Formats: sequence, structure tokens, C-alpha cells
Amino acid sequence: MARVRFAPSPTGYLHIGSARTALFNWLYAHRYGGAYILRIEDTDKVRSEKRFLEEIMESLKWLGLDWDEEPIKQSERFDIYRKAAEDLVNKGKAYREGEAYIFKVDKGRSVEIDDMIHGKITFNTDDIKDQVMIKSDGSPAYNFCCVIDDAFLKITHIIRGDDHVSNTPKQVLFYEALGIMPPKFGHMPLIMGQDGSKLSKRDGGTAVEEYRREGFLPEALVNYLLLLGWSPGGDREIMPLDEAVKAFDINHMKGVQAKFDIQKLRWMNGEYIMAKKAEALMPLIKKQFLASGKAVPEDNILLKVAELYKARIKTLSEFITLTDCFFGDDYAIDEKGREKHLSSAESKTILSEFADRLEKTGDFAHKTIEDACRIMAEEKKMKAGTIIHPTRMAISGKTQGAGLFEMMEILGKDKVIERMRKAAS
RNA sequence: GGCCCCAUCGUCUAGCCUGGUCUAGGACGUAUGGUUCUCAGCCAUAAGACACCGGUUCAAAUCCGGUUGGGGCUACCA
Repeated sequence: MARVRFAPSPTGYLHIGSARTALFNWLYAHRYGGAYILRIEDTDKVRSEKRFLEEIMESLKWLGLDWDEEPIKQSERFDIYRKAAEDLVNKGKAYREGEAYIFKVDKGRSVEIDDMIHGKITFNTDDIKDQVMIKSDGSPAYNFCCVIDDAFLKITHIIRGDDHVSNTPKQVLFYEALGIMPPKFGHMPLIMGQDGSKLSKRDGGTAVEEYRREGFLPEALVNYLLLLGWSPGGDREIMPLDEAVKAFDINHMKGVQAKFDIQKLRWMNGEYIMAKKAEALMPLIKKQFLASGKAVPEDNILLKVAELYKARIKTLSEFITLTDCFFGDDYAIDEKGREKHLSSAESKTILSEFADRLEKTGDFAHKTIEDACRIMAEEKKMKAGTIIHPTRMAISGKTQGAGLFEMMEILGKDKVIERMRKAAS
């Protein structure tokens, strides 16, 4: 029975790298059957804030990485840490220096770690200073309370970032002094930015919340993170969480740092959006409208537009900018496109003639509209595109978009003719 | 500086553990062509990598050593 944990510090939002750590811990627990526990490392009372904790938990839930037991908070366990430190002083393994409790490190020996990802790593204790357990202000030092809590929670496997490898021998020394068998460790390399330095805003953002706001789907973000440092061993790219659980094998984790590539994340997000039914996309798109302060469109129109556009968006936020012409008259206009397709007298003539013909049509189904367009093109001996481009520009303000006739059908006869007449005048 | 981790296309990676099947496979991105009213999508094609040096071996991307390069840690932060 494996017991793993994710131990965030509520001093900021959930970092994308932390999300990956959480993901692999979650995967480990679900793959091998066990518990995935949340521990709140809020020993720094000044920097820890409730709003950050709430946000971190919300982001984890959004990603689908729910924890199994009631989370524990280190800020409520200071007495336990002090008691453990006092025991070590009484056993002669530590000493006091003022108010602080300090652990004596045996020099001249080696500490070996059999890392699940890196293999054997050997350290010499000559490189390790005596370790503070309890600071002068009474709060515990990270490495000490980490060990006390991991032992208390009976953690069997610690999967965390490479930034902790040098903490590991210090922690192993604590386990030895406490007479407790250390858990297995697995350190995964950190995620880097495009230029190889720390992940930053330029790379697309560091907080999970930013990606959520931008309209990334949690499934896509998780899938992308999954493939950063781990691979199922073949050519699979799209792999949802439930399948990842079955295929997960920590031995396939790479010991190499990976660069975060927003382009591939965008592609993957597009794949997930495309794969969803328009109906399933509706609530997500509505939330996006709400979040951007725009009125939520009517269901029946939104559904049709979603159907038409889901293959051409990479994020939900793009949906809003791309489809503004369907949901009001104050849509954005591509000035270069207007210059190209609507400035000439010829294009205005074409527009008004096409509008005349459309007025006479019985229904306003896209097939009917297309027929009217093709017939006009044939009679005038022009290419259909000569009519289509100015019309698209006139009704949507854009040179790109879904099929023109489908767009026109959704907009409706009155609106289409109104916009065409306006552009022709 | 010291200690530690790492090194396959621009990026994510398969292959490495258990040398030969690798003239190194896939995906993203890029370029070109096809489909089409544009864009997206879809389809096809192309360019593009074993960091370097040495060793072991009949044979090395794969094993060993070194060099270079990148990263982490080096706090009474977590």
C-alpha cells in the first residue's frame, strides 16, 4: 500500500511545476493503489495566506487531482516538532544554541540514496553543516518538520522536484537519528522556460490559474504535463488521466529537465476542444464569457457557433474574439481586410446586388444562400470568391472564419442584409 | 568556488538498463503541395538530432572515463 503526498506552501498560486509534482504523486497513488495526501507547509506564518491555500486547492481540484484524506497543516503541529527536537537533544544527537535546536551531523561518512528516477546518489556528510531543527523564533526548519510529518503520515514514496535532492541526505540523517526507516525517494527534474532558465511569464505563465483563465482545458494541461518528463514508451500523445493511470510506470520517468513549450500545449488544448461535443463545450464557453465580462449568448445560437468554431480554436478565450460578430454589432473590424475587400466601387455593387438576390430567397438555409451566390457568380461570369470575400468582410468584419454560408444562416436574413447594405453604402 | 543532477531534431520524446533489428522512429513547430470561399481542420511531402574527445568491443546513440555545456543546492526560505 503506497502512501504519497503533495506538500505545497501557501505562499503563492499553484505553480505549473508544482502541479506536475502533484500529478505524478497522484498517478503513483492511483496506479499502485494507495493514498495521495495533501500537507500544507505553512510554517512561515508571515508569507502564508489563506487565499493562496484556497486557490491552490481549487486549482488541484480543477486539474482533477483530488486528495484522499483531510489535509494536515504544519502550523498546527509546532508542539510536536519541538517535542521531537527535545528528544534528540536528550539523546545527545542534537544541542541547543539559545532558543534554537540544532542537529549534530556526523562528519566523515557517506549517505547513499537509491533514487527511483536517478538511481544511486552518494553524498559525504563533510559537505553537510549541522542542521537547525527549531529556529530561534520557535518555528521548525523545513527539513526537520518534513521528516517528522512524512514519518507521522507513514509516507512510503516521496516524489518531488530535483531542487530537493540536496535536502535528501539531511533528511535521511534525521530518519536515522529518529530510528525510522526512510521512505523511497524519486526526484524529477524541473521544468524550464524556453531559453533554459527558470519558467517565467514569457513562457506562457507560471500559475495554473493563468492557464485556466486563458481557456485551457484541465485535461489538456494535465496531458501536456504528463508528457513532460514521462512517456508511455511509444508514440502516444493524447492520453487522458484514466489511461495514464493504467500505463504509468515511474521507471519511465526521465532524469532530464524539460523546457515548457506553450505551442505544443496550445496544440494539445485544440485537440481536446475539437474532440468535445459542442454541447459539452457550452458551459465552458459560457464561463469564459462571464469571466471576460461579456453577456452570455443565447443557447441555441451559441451551440451552432460552437459547432462551427471548435475545430479552429486553440483556447476558449480565442472563441470569444473570433466569434464576436455573432453576438452583437460592436464586433472588431479588420481594417486591412476592409481596405482590400470593401473599398472599391465594384465590391459595393456586388454586395448590393447579392443583398437584392438574398432578399428574394424563401428560406435562409445555408444551401439556399450558397445557391444564390453560385447562380449570381455564373450569371456575372465571376468567381464565387469575388462575392464571398466582400460578403464575409461585410457581415463579420473579418477575412477569416467558418464557412460563409453557415455563418450567414446563423446570423439570420435581417442581420445579414442590414450589414451588407451598410457596407455597400 | 564546493556538492549533486543531466546531455538524441528548434521543442517534447522513442530507442539506452538487456550493445548489432537505428542509413535513429513519432509528436509540436516550420516549409511546400492537395482539398476549399478565407482561416482552421484533414491528407501528403520536406528540412531537421545521437554535444565533444578518448576507451572497451568484431560491433556503441546504447557500456566506461574525461571535456564542454545546462540545471539544482550551498539559509535559523520552503
